[in-house]
Amino acid sequence: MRDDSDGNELVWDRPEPPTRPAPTALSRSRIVAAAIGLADADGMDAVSLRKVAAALDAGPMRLYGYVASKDELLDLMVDEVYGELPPPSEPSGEDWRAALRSIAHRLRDAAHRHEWFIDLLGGRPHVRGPNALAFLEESLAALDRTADFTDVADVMRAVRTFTAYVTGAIRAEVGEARAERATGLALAQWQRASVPYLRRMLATGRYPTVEKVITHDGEEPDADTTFEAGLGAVLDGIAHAFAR
Amino acid sequence: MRDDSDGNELVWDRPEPPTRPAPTALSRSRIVAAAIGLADADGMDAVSLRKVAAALDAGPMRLYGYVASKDELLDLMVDEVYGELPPPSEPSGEDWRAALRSIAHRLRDAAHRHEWFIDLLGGRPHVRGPNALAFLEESLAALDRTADFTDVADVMRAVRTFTAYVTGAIRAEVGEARAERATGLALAQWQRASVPYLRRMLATGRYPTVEKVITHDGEEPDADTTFEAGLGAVLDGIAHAFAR
DNA sequence: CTCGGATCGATACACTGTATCGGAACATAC
DNA sequence: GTATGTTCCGATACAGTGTATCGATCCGAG
Repeated sequence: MRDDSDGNELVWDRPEPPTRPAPTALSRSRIVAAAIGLADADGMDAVSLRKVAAALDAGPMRLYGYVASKDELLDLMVDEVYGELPPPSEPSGEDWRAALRSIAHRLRDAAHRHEWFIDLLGGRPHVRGPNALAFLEESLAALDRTADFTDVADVMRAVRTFTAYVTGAIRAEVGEARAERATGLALAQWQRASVPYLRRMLATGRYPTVEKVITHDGEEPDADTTFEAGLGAVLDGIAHAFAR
Repeated sequence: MRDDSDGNELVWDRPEPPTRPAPTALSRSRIVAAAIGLADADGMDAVSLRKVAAALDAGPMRLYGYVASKDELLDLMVDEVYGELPPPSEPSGEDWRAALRSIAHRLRDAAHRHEWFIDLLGGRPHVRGPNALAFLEESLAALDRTADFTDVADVMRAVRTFTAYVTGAIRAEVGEARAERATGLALAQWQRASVPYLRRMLATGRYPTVEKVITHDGEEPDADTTFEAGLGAVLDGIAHAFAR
């Protein structure tokens, strides 16, 4: 038995096996890339060890040489997406709001490119890979380097609040996008109360405010501006509550 | 073929089958209750149609008379939790912050009682059952009835922002709780950088701010006050951005 | 009492993640 | 070059999943 006395060993603790002259050269990153490809194309349900292996012309068990379990593969996928995020465009110095805005948008863009990403984020015990750590570092540093934030505890609180909003909002967006795609009905159509179930519910009179909001006219703001509006509000709140 | 021309039929569209003199009387709510019991006790992985059925002394296929698919069962579980939420303690009138705070805490309490709840929230196409609708109604009404909010579009924006934060924060909390339970390490121990993986990462020097935050001393605020602090900030932001 | 139609649930199927372990492929020793 | 020791690959197997199918069964109508 190998020394696995550290019960909390992480993926990133183990080296890849040496690239021996295998049938076809495999690697952790090729496996992760294949898995991401499948997830992007056909959703998370399409990511099974068998399918990932098949995409690499390998038997299912081949993968266990590089990855200890499916959960570990999922962790690696998440960290890979963090790694894809473009670096901050320019050191934004004292303007922490601009920095956080940039961070939020880069994460959101990635989450839209990989819709499964947001599902995996909070679900598993959430171990922080190197790229996720780098992402956290960027968020923390954006505040810590400014004169507005002098207490590290406040920096932490601010980043937690920020992250909670961003992930929550992205999740809601992605959920709505999926619902639209699944039902074929844009939210606008729900709004006109054309869905029989919803109409019947509203007819009970138990949801007057929902009805009012849903049937009010005025063009729907798109997802971008909705996200932006909420983000602005949250940054305002953070400024008031935690800064200076 | 029955009339299912409405391709978007929901669970709540179909009546329960009449309670015929079956071996043991089954019902949608008994099934949902059993599923929730399993999920609470042993996590979401323990919720399989076979196990739920077994808990009710029935064969797996019995359930399909009451529920069209497992996904539908999950939808019903979610709505059931919404239904468990205690009603607002008192009509809080003009004080929308108090109302939203109350809503947030009731949801958070429920999510802690049923840790699986938050996982299911954003995942599926997220169809709104009667109880979820009632919850949405309460949130919207809390703002709409005040003088601070005159534009329904602002009410909508405010509620979306609020919900995004609350769900995101709960998800983060639950994820941390799970991680603690899985690794046996409280966050405090991570903070002392006692985990070898983390220590090695920090030793690279690439995460100076993370290191600073993690190793600073000062007692950890508990989850309650962290949630509350973030919530306060977000409500502040909402007041500034969308109210009056 | 007989028959027709509805309904229930045992069986079956395709698929999942992963433990096991026979055998092949490699490195070493002579 | 051969024999031996060792490692590691991956085919097979297993227990579990969600659900389609359809024969057996039971109920009510005539």
